[in-house]
Amino acid sequence: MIKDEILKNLQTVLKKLNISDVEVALEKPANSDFGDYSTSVALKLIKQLKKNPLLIAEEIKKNFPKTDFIQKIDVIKPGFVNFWISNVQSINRLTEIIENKFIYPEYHLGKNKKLMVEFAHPNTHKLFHIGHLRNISTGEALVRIFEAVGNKVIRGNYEGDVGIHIAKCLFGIKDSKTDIKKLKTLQKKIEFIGKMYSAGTKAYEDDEKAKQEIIKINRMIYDKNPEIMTLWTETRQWSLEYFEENYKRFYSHFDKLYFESEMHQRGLEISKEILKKGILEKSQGAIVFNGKKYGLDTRVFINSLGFPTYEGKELALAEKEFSDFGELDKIIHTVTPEQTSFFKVTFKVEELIDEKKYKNKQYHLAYEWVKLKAGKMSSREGNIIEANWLVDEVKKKIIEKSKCDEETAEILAVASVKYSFLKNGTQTIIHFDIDESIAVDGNSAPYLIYTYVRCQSVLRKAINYLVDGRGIDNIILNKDELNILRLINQFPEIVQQAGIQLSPNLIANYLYDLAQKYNYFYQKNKILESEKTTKQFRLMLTQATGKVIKEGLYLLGIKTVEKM
RNA sequence: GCUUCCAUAGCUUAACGGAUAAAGUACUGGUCUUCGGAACCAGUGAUGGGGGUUCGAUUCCUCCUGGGAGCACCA
Repeated sequence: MIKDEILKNLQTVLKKLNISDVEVALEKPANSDFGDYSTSVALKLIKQLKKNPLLIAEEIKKNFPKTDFIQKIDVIKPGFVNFWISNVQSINRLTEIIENKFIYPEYHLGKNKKLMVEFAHPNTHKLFHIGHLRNISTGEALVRIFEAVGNKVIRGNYEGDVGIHIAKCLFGIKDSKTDIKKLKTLQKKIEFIGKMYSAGTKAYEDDEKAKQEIIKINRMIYDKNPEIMTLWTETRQWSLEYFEENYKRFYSHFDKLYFESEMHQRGLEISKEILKKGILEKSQGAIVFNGKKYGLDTRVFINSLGFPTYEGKELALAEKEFSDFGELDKIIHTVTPEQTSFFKVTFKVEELIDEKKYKNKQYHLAYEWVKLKAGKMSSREGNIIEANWLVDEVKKKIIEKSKCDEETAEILAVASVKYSFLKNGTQTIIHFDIDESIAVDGNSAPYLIYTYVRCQSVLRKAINYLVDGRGIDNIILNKDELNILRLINQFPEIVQQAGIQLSPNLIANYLYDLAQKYNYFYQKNKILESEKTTKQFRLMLTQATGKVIKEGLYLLGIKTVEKM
């Protein structure tokens, strides 16, 4: 990496000037007039050296070793030192990318180079809504990014298949006396359990007798009572098939599905074991973790009826996740922020159980909600936006707008929706409005894909033209070309940053920037009708832009099309 | 009450402590007899308030105001 080279040289220079104890960082200046990389180290040294920062910067410049990858070094205003990468170096990188060599700097979370991203976690008997879609988009992107920077990544998914919400649904079914054998298509089945869940929820609130019955059903599910198991197993299976369809539609899959129903027994055992060890304690008939001594909340692990809570079951889950795939560096839990307290507590308890095994090995990535502008999404009020429904709506919008074929529209629709989530930071609450939120103009997936398609179209017309970087080292680049070249060179570092910061949106923003710069360049400069060497170089830029867009979108879990 | 997250242009969002705070959208006006107009250009418009740290603060600390979320037997 060129960046590392510059840093290394900078350190050497500082050592030579007898300066230590200062943080050296390289930045990518937002304004391209300030070079490819920039350092403010001279400014940071003002106090230590009691000198004019411009003089310090000049010293650094003077002592910086002559290398072939630096074209020039500038010292600017308060005391920035700006580095300009040589064209030869940049064009080499361009050639690599054209040959499909994406070389990313490595980033690991531990010596095993192996981690699990746990995401999706829908609950059976419920709809897969746009919140799940944001989750799956984020999780899948993180998986691909971590793979790119040199990790083995396991996709984990913890699905809730027990609990009161399911009892409500099953009560609804029993109460409706529907013959479920008559439901033939998966679509019908899913719609049916959705309705039954609403009915059960309503009954739970309005009818005390129904409420007691639901509580009984809930217990029967935990006890694996055969009387309810047939219905539970059947309807659960519907949900699982429905989820699989969703995963497939959104280009994801899982190495391992964990189920809450499987964690019940072991969760109980572990909780009881650690009660003896004094990690948990009895309180008002329940078994709890007293978080006060650690500045955490107190939370229940076994309730007063003797059932493990979500917390209790989490202990069993952690045990399984950390043993199923050998030693992991980290498990990243992609879960909404309301669970922050829950994770702080369970992480602490796990650490107390086995410090070596669990301490600092888990991270709660608190990605935010998708909220409706009109109000909160809640199944009780029946204003849940189903992921499939939304994508279908966007698909219609796309077909109406462009008259493209079904297959293309599907890819563009999925791309639009996923991208509209991913371009935001994970911590941003998305205020969703069906008419405005899924953009197909501006900063949107179709814009990026359009740019990709445009690149491909130009390349198709450039027949009989070998794209090769050799022999054009001395070309003088205009500003438009330089902007693109520079961005393309930055791509691997951006991907690494996205991993370090757990922020797929860095890649999204980068791609948008690249597409904008390319379109601007395209508008102002002729490609196919320019002079030979220029033409060759511009075709290289075009090809590399296309490849980077495609690769970047791949890392975001988004497909491209060749024509649209 | 305690904990935690958030506050940037009319709206939706960007910005590793750095240089002129960046886009989309909306609005106004323009470009092209096209290598794909789902394009490009120009204009209008923003860091909630007060202190502090720093050569430098949207970013870090503190207080205030206003929102979201969590705080024992739900998941």
